Amino acid sequence: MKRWLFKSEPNEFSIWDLQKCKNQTEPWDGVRNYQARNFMMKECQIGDPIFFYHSNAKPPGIIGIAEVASKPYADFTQFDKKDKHYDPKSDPENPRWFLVDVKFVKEFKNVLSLNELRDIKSLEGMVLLRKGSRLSIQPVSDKEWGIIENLAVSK
DNA sequence: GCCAACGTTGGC
DNA sequence: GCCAACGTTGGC
Repeated sequence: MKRWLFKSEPNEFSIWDLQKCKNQTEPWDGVRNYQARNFMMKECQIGDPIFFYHSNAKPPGIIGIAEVASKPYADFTQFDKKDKHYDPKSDPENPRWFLVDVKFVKEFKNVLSLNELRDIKSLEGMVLLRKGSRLSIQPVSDKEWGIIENLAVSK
């Protein structure tokens, strides 16, 4: 089992939106970055825990927990001409973009802001906190997960 | 709204 | 295969 952090802009799709979805589950569509895609396509397993991160939020930070809820399958938005993630170069016989479904688990009482996370010495080196890091799907180590979860509980 | 950092595209 | 131009992400 691996652990993850998924980023989303709350004005696009927030953890509260996920909570309101049918079965509190929704496809994580729209990822158009190969590294992020590869994580979903090749490494995500059903049941893997996910930190739900709100980017472009006030403040940006980890807001709760979700989990991987499906095997990878082709992202349907790549074939939808009206979708803003439409990709004319993707061949339906050999789709370029994949996704997994994500299920709501819980919301933290308080968001753990990016600033707070940066202040924690033991989280140095976390992908999220690396300079220039903008990967929207990233692995989280067991150690990092533990530190952050404890923080969320104690806050 | 700005802009730094990064990713992608496409001409050569 | 290089790299300039362009597009995107995401904090501030």
